[in-house]
Amino acid sequence: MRYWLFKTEPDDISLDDIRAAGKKGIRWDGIRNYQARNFLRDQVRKGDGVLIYHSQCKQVGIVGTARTLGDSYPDPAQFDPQSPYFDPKATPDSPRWYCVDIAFEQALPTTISLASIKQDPALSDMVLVKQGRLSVQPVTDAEWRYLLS
DNA sequence: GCCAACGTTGGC
DNA sequence: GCCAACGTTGGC
Repeated sequence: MRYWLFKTEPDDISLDDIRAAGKKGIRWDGIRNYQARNFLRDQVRKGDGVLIYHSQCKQVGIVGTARTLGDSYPDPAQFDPQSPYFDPKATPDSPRWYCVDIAFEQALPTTISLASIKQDPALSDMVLVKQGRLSVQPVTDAEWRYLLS
């Protein structure tokens, strides 16, 4: 059981969209960054906890949590020529990109802003603080508990 | 098997 | 919309 932080642009998929999908959840796909892919492919498994983070918007920060519904699996969009996520170099025998299904768990009463996370000494080791531009990243047990308390 | 070039990301 | 950081790619 691991914990993660997933970034999303709310104009694309927001926490409300995840909530609206209900128990069957939504497919978290379209990840086309290798570092994020590696975490997704190698370590994201059923039942992991996910912090949902809104990026590229007015209020950047953590807005809620979700839960993975299964292990990660090859992203079908990479094989679909009609999809914007199509990758001609990917084959079913040798998939390049991965995705996972997640379901809404809770909305936080207030957004935990990136600015406040950066200011908090207890969170100074978060990947979010130490490395930007990573849309799937690990969160420690301690960070998870601290952020949700 | 080195390493420059590339594509993606995301705060500002 | 700039541009810095990252992992991968591919020519040599």
